[in-house]
Amino acid sequence: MTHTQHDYAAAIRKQGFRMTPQREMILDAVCEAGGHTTVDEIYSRLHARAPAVNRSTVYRTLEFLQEMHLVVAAEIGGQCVYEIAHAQPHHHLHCLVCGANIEISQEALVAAFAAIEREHGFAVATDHLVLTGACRACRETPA
Amino acid sequence: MTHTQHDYAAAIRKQGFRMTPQREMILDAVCEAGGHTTVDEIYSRLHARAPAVNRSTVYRTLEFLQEMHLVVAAEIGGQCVYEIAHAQPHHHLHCLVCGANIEISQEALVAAFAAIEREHGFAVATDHLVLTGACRACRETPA
DNA sequence: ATTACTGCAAAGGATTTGCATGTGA
DNA sequence: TCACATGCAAATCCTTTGCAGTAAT
Repeated sequence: MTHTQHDYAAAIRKQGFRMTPQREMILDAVCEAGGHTTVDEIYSRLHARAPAVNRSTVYRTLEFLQEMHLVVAAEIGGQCVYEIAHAQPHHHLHCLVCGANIEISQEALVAAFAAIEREHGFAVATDHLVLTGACRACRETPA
Repeated sequence: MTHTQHDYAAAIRKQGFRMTPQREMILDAVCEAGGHTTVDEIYSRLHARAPAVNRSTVYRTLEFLQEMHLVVAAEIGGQCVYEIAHAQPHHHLHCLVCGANIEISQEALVAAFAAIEREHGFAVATDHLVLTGACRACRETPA
């Protein structure tokens, strides 16, 4: 199954560029990963399916897909991670114990951002934050 | 003037390691920078004062100082930045327009973190967050 | 028929490592 | 003294780039 509901091909063509098998496979790979993926993970998936595809194509395509606003990037612990762009801004909770990745809505943080704006006059524009810590399961199961 | 109030030398020796001129100069360089510094900035400062010091020493020392809990690292826009470890956790507001770096206390975010814990059972342990956006000055002075 | 896109290989930059020498305790 | 640290140079890793060939529209 592919990502056809969103018709990424149309979105790309509308902006005057081309849909290619490589771009499709890379979009698939990012979709399949569910949450955050790294360049290496994407490349591995891709390479299993189409060994000829080059690493530089992965880099170039990820950059391209970001410009198309189909993919967004973030940083977790010095690592660059990618995911399919959502309509709404959202954030992530990353469990340091088990590695789980929980997605949360912007709402949990709007109040905090509003407080910062009130106190410091600073308009927070972060729309893809990663908070680290310990998830429920890991807290209830002490090592 | 150096950073003697904190007596970093003692802290290092207490853990069974040695204070050296290089480590002292690197600590000084991080102190002088005020807030966040990069490897390059540190190296430049250092090189001006002691041209013989090697880049790899800077890398090794920064890693060492992190293990000693004298320095902490964070990521801003893909760049690794360092600063002197504070007693209390705190966060930063990084202006994308002018590059200003505003330090804020943990308090502004504790409510948000508590809400996340309530809703998701997730204990946020992030103690050095960087929020990007636009600072007061830049918002009041439209380009 | 165009011209965007890809693969390849090489370049580039940042960081790490091995080893001999130097130095703090 | 002697293990810890440093300098140096080479190795390594990740990412980018130039170019010629390929393929999407």
